[in-house]
Amino acid sequence: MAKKQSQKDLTTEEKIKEAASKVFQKKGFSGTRTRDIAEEAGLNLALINYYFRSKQKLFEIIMAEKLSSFFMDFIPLLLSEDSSPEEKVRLVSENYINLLLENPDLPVFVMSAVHNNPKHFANIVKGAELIQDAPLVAQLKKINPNMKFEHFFMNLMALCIFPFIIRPAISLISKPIRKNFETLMQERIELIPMWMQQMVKQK
Amino acid sequence: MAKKQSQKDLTTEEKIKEAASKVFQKKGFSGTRTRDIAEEAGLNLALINYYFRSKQKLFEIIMAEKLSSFFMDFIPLLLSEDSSPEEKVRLVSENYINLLLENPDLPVFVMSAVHNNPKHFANIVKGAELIQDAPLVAQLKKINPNMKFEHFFMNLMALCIFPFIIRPAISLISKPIRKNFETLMQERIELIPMWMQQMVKQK
DNA sequence: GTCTATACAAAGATAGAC
DNA sequence: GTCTATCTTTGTATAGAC
Repeated sequence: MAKKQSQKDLTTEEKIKEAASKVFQKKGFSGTRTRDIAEEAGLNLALINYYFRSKQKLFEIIMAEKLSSFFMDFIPLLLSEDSSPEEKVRLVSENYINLLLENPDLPVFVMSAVHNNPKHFANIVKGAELIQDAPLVAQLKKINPNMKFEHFFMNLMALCIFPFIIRPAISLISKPIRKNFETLMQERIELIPMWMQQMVKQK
Repeated sequence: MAKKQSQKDLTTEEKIKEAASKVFQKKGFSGTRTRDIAEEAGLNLALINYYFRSKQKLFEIIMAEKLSSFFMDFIPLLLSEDSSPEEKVRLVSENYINLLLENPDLPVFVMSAVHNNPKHFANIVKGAELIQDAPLVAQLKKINPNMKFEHFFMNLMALCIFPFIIRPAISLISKPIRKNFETLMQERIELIPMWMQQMVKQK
């Protein structure tokens, strides 16, 4: 009944996805050979084509899953009734930045995949519609009736995620600024809620 | 003497770069076949290999150029002595957003290229070092001695660029929010300077 | 020095045996 | 469901015409 199985006792299909996810994230789409995935999974090359129609399809399936959890995870946080806007923003920043610190390549990986195939965003639209009626929107409107919540959400995401996208640059520059990337992001966990609060109050 | 030539009177090398830039932006690196580029340029396939060593090299050269102008263009704006921080931020937002509205795929294109090959950022480091000593930093410190300028620059970039990265999602969602992407970005040209000003004042 | 035609090799996809 | 052998596409290299 349970699809979850212990370590080595995975379906062939799951083994492929596991291996593919690993190799894709390390080498990108074009850098990955289906032969690499087969080897990583300890399986025959042809099985990849048997279970998934093509390298592209396999990639898209993995993307859709990653993307889904990537955006969906924070929707419950925003939907909560009994926390203040400040608390919600703080929760989102903290959870996201910590999640991304553990998977720093995820944003670029996901974003470029989506760019090549926007339909991956299909699931996300539902999430966006949920947010429209979230208590948070009402709470924000109460603080500032002019608040434009589409900018609010976009800015919150931007401030959390964008640094990971330009991380290669930050690492290069981090010598002059004498701070490593992780430290910078830890600071932002504290700073983002404050910035967001200012934004809401304004105008 | 002038390397710039009119329309159809381009060097073979320039024709290839022109065509490649177009096709790469449309189809991404792996989606582009060297044969597509040759066809787009109206040239023989082998010329790509003759002028540039490989598809990869050609891609990197185009990337380096795009990236360079992408980040370098706004450094002079920040270096100016005789404008206020507010004016500088306003100029950067306006110029960038308008530039990107004309090349909306550029950010994802550049970002994923850089992600695959961080050395493309080499030129940018120089720019970052220039910024360290920019009058703007002094101006900001005067307003708020605690201002962390690395966050300031990162936030300014994030607020301008990030929306373009998630543009496919915004387009899907734009039905519920009844605004198209361009309108949203025009609003941001006005809003970003205000948000940034709040950030500087705070703490 | 430029360009055309063609050959070659790597890698994704598939047919068919088991 | 899995594997072997094969086909096809595509990046790369070369030989030779102009």
